[in-house]
This record gives sequence, C-alpha cells and structure tokens, in this order.
Amino acid sequence: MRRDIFQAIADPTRRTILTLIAVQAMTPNALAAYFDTTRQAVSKHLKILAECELVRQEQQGREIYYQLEIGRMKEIDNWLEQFRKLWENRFGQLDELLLTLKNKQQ
Amino acid sequence: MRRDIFQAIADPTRRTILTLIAVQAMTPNALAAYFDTTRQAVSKHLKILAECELVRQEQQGREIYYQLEIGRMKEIDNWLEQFRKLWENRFGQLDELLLTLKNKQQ
DNA sequence: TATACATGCAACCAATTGGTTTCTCAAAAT
DNA sequence: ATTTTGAGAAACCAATTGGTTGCATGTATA
Repeated sequence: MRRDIFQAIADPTRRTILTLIAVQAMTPNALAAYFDTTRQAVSKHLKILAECELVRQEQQGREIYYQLEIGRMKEIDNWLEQFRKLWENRFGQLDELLLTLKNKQQ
Repeated sequence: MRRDIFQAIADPTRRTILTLIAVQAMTPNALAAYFDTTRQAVSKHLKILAECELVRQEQQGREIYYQLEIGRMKEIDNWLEQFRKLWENRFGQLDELLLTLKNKQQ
C-alpha cells in the first residue's frame, strides 16, 4: 500500500478509469463494462485511486458515482516542471537550427 | 518486464535518478552513492530506464555515463494534456470567485 | 415482505518487483 | 604482469501487485 500518485497511474487500467471519469462520473459497474476483468477488480483499482485522492465518491441511492479529483493530477505536472525547461530548450535549439537553414536558403 | 514509461517513473528511486541526471550525466557508481542500496540495485533501475529509452548511455573508458533522454518525458506530458483543460477550468472558476469577492468588498 | 441489484471486503493465488549476494569481464592503476 | 576498480548478469528471496471467488450489507423493486 504505497498510496503514491505515480504508483497509482502506473497501471493502465487505472489510467483508463481516470480518462473515462474525466468526461463524466461513473459507477463501478459501468466502469467494469469497459474492462476484461471482474467488477471487484475495478473496485480495488477505485479504492487505490480514492486513497490517493484522485477520485471522489458520491453516493446516489445504492449506486456510487466516482468522479475525477483533478487537483491531484497537478502533482504530476509539478514533477514534470523540472524537465520542462530542458525539453523546451531542446525544441528551442531545433527552432534555431531551422531558422539558420531558412536564412541560408535566402 | 513492462517497459512502460508510467511504470518506470512509479518507483521513487528511479524518479530521483531521473532528477539527478537531468542536471548532468552520471555513472552508476556515482548514482548509487545517493541511495541506501547497492550499486547493483541502481544498475537494475538504470536498465529499466534504458529499456524505456528514458536514459542514454555513453561509455567513457570503463565508466558508463547515463544521461537523461528528455524526449520520452514528453509522453507523460501528452497524457496529462487531456486533464489540463479541466484543471485550468477549475482554477479559472476560482479566479472568478476571487474577483466576485473583491468586487463585493468595494 | 421477499427478491434482485450495487457495492465493498476477505481470503486466496500466481506473477512481478525491488532488493540482495556472488560471479564474470573489461579497463585502469600499481 | 598483477591488482584494483567499474559495471552488468545470474540466482535467489521476501514483499507487493493485480487478479479471482465467495460472502456480507444496504438499497430498490416485485
């Protein structure tokens, strides 16, 4: 039980769940229809996502709607931030190269 | 052996390795000094990162320098893209709320 | 009220993971 | 030429993971 957002998105099923509920809240049953596993397996994935606060539950009668908790997703974005400079730099260099080539053609 | 970039960054040691070599290329030995594990364990992490093409190796005598392959990191950014709209929206709504509160004070 | 449905939990299982120790190999250094 | 050093591969191990089946519980419906 690591309860780590990076570990949470490591599983492809969980990533798909996040994508699905990003569009609209869904019940475990409805989600399970998208996968080749049992409802209980999906339930376990949802539990992990809930522990990481990546999803929010909303009971509605006997159904539970799972909704994306978008705020947490920003943590991944924050981690990426340290690398963003590097790849912007790289693409910046590419831009420069293309510009040089263009100038030579003129 | 999943060779999946999301699975690669799931491990905290591997994330730290990526952060370290983002600054400058490093050898397995130098990296191992940062962790409470054996050099061989670090070597295994590097192998996984290499399989995902997140690092590039450069032999120099008997040492091997590992360097960050920044391009692959953009895949994570691309996956985040689908959620970015949502959280920008959310913070947009927050901005609006703050603006309303400010106006009320006046 | 009895039955069907939606969900989560517990117990179990095979595969994977992250770590270790031991070994081999190639390149420096003595 | 011999020894030391840097690195990866192999064999092994305990813990974790993702899945299953069976059960318990609460809510809707007949």
